[in-house]
Amino acid sequence: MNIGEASGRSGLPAKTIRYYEDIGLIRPDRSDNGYRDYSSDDVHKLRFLHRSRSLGFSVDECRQLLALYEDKSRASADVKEIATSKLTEIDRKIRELTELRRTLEHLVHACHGNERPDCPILEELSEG
Amino acid sequence: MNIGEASGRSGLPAKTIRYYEDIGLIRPDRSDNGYRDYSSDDVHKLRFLHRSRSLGFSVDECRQLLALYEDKSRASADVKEIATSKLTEIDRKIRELTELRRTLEHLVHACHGNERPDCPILEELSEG
DNA sequence: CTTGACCTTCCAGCGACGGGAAGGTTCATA
DNA sequence: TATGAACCTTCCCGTCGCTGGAAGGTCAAG
Repeated sequence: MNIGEASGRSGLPAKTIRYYEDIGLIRPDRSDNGYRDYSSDDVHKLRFLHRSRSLGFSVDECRQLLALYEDKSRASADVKEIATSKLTEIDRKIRELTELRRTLEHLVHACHGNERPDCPILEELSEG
Repeated sequence: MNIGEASGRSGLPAKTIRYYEDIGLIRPDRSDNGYRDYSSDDVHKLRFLHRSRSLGFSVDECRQLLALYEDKSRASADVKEIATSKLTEIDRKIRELTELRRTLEHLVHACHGNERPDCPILEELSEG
């Protein structure tokens, strides 16, 4: 099938699919007219990539996951390790954002938000 | 003072300070030798930028905040609006990450993480 | 007089695409 | 059969917020 259909079936934009080919993630056949020709297995991998990306894995992590996926003799521990370290990373991000949120909410709360120029937010940014 | 000292006092790398000048955020004087020459007011603004950035504001939002900071007749409501919309955005990010975290944790929990090849994580990525 | 720590400009790259130009292919319709 | 739309191709540039490095100028100390 052409890239448009592969895009429709995988949920990935055609641009992204071409990009994934550029960086060596997936290599479809070519038809005689030069068009990319995707098999249903290719689409399967594209969906795998789509899902992995949306779960927060970097493209490089997706590359590892895909390699493990294709390696029928892999140990599940190898996959779990990647996922676990991703989980730790997500936890860290959530903590950082929560801390940031607290500070910002404190500032927003302190600011009158009226027509007068005095503003605790700017004061804090200026002095903090 | 030279850029090195401004860097030390503001906490921003010299590279970043030059970049901020490139994009028109802050324009220091120049000494006769062509070196940038920062006033203590400049350093104040650099610290303002540093703090705003670390609070999650984009460079463009920082530009707005800095303009408001320098406009002595601004209304605090204008600042509050920027901060509030940032807060909303942060909330959204936290929600997304939390959702993602839940899914990922579920997967990690389901995976044995042993030497055998069967792996619920890959299965889910493949089918989800 | 040299060394080393500064400073300058410019150019390139990161991640993960997206936009758009310029052109080839295919298919349906007038 | 012509033509126009809807595909497809490659290529290059732009995004955001820096960061690294090369090539070279300046300055203070020994």
